[in-house]
Amino acid sequence: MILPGNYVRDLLRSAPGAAVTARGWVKTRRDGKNVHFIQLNDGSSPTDLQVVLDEGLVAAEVVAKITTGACLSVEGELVASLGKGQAVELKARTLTVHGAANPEDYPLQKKKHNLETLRPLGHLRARTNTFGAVFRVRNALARAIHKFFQDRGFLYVHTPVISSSDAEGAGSMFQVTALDLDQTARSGEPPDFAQDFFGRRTFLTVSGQLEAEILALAFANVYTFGPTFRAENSNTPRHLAEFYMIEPEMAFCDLKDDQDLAEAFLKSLVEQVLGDCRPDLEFLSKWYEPELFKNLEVVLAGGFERISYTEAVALLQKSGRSWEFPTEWGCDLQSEHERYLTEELIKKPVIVTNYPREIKAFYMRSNDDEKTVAAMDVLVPRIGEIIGGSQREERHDVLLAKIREQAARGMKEEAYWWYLELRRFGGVEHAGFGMGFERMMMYLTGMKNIRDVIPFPRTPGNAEF
RNA sequence: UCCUCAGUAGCUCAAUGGUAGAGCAUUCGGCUGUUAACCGAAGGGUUGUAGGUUCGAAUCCUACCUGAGGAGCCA
Repeated sequence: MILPGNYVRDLLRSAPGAAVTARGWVKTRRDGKNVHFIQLNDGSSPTDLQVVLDEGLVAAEVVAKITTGACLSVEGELVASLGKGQAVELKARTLTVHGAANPEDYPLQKKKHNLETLRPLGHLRARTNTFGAVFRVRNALARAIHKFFQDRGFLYVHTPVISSSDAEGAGSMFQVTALDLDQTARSGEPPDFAQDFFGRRTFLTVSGQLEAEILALAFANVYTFGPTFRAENSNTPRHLAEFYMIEPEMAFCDLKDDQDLAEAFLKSLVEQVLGDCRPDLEFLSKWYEPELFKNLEVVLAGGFERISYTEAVALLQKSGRSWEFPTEWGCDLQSEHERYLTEELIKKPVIVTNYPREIKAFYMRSNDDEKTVAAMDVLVPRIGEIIGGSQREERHDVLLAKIREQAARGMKEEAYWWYLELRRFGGVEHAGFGMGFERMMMYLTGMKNIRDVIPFPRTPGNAEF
């Protein structure tokens, strides 16, 4: 294996004179009269290591196998480069081809491919410069998230992937079953979920929030960071059927604290990734989003704009624009509205709060006006909603009344017995939010399609890799 | 799921009813401490699939498949 200090990233920063072994995959080879140049990369760096191989050092049949995509080990000496473009290069002493990649068949060429062309090549696209940069940012973002919360004393908690709560209509769910569906179909009878593995109907989780509340009422500040599933037939550049979500949940926390945390969170993530991945971001900015750094600096620059839903609607009404969808108090904000607010009118992240209770989930805390709930959405340019959160209803009687209101829509009071009991035993005001990890990735990398910020995207009709 | 657009060589694209082409990639040859290397040549196609219109279809029509963008749902 490659040991610390021996990644291509490390070798590129090493002083000439060291005897080293580099391992990786060939980006391209150029031939001189007496010498071959090999661009080698192990995924650790946006810059390749240039390997210099003297003519005759290895047999011609071996040189012929050093083609784009081939896997090599090269042992030799780091030397100051004679050419431009790199400080050091590796002068090969021995070279081993582990796996050739027949250039007649290998689908990747050394020049630029479309992202759409690469999508069906899920097994190879990670070797490209673009996906190298994107997935290094992904790693740095995950680390930044943990660091932010760990530094604040939050407990990292794990909520179940298999869930029995058919959570408040947060989208269609994937059903999980161990029943023999062929047999069920043949029998002509409806499936008996009492006979299923868990003795009840179960689904893949659409949110760990309700369980996170349990843990927040024991550890005060907690966060989840795990996979989440939506079976919606969504075909957009912003939706996945399987994605990662971060859900902090805080006791002794109201909507104001919730907003403060969300803002500090986004700023910290941008700051950390800018610090950790600048060369990767420069690559992505150059090829995909010239405004990338400008967009990121807007997050750091000043406070986020904070407006109420009521103010937002008023702003939309006096914008002088004709909207495809109505902008009346009580209607949900549409994509076009959110985009106008954050991209055109305010031109920076916006937190919209206190939405009408009818358009928000049952667990959000009712405000004193009885018309709105203590909800917040954080909108950022280009992405739209990146965070959604709320202060939770901690008053047992109010929550129970809301659940009963929704009984007509199929909400079962019994299923929420434990959620209600949390309000009877040591309840306290608490709040939290959810951030889509891949949405944040899109913002940080400038990628326009969410399928290009996750190694193996799950979308309707796509689960190949 | 709805609306719009697209599908031609491995890749990026041209050809608008009349002989399917270019650049890159690939192969071969040449040149060169090269770095999106360069120069020359060659191979490479059932134009997404199935029908239809026409003397003749990549091109027009219908259905389907696949992809992209927009909408809804949301993170």
